[in-house]
Amino acid sequence: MLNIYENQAKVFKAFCDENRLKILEMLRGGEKCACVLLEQLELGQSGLSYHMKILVDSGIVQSRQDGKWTHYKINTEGSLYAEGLLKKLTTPNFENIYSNDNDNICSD
Amino acid sequence: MLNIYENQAKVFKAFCDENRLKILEMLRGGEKCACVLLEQLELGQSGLSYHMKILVDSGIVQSRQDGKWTHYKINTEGSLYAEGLLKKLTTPNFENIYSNDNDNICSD
DNA sequence: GTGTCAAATCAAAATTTGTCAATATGTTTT
DNA sequence: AAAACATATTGACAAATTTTGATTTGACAC
Repeated sequence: MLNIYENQAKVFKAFCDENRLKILEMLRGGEKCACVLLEQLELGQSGLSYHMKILVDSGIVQSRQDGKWTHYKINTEGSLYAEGLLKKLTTPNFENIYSNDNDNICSD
Repeated sequence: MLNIYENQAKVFKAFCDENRLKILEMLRGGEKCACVLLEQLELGQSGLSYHMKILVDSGIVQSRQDGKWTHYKINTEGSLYAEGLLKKLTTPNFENIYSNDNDNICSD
């Protein structure tokens, strides 16, 4: 069980690694099977599997099993969630406990 | 000089660490000086400085020097840029070189 | 069943990131 | 100029992440 900050961080981990950004770029062109991703990246099979797990766990990517192949695509729902979360995390909230409207102004 | 993927990753690093998420949460309540952030976090002075540098470099936070104090606040422009970038990175683009409309379908 | 192939898991090594203590820099005060 | 204070930088270490190779699991074909 992860705390709230760890759960939020997990979403953005998808975008914090060069290989994962390359994978997302490829998936923007449509669903791809692991074999196709593998041949475009300078990564071994287990390395790709490692990154795909992080992408799926972040909610940004969705996987579909088809016999012995796994196909991946961008998860629209998860992406919208990430977008909303990013907006929330950067939007002023003068109701929160750290609001300057309460009494947290640096006294100097 | 960073490549395009490293530059994109840099933006989202702001959201990938528990302490940085806590700092952003505090800054949502308005501009804070480092001394105020420091007393709320379980971090030493140099640790806070380390994270503030990452936040500023990501474009999500803006700093303002006032004598010997440094004040930090959320950078609206940088936040909107991050939001747009996230949207771009997760939006289908059938014009790109990996588009299935060209010829990258897994042949199996 | 056995053999083959795709992908996941595991364990070890390599790399990166985060923390801490000490020191340096820059500003204000005296 | 010297002292005091806030923050930045540095280097050493610890912890987390990423890479790699070997092994395992699961699906299909024979």
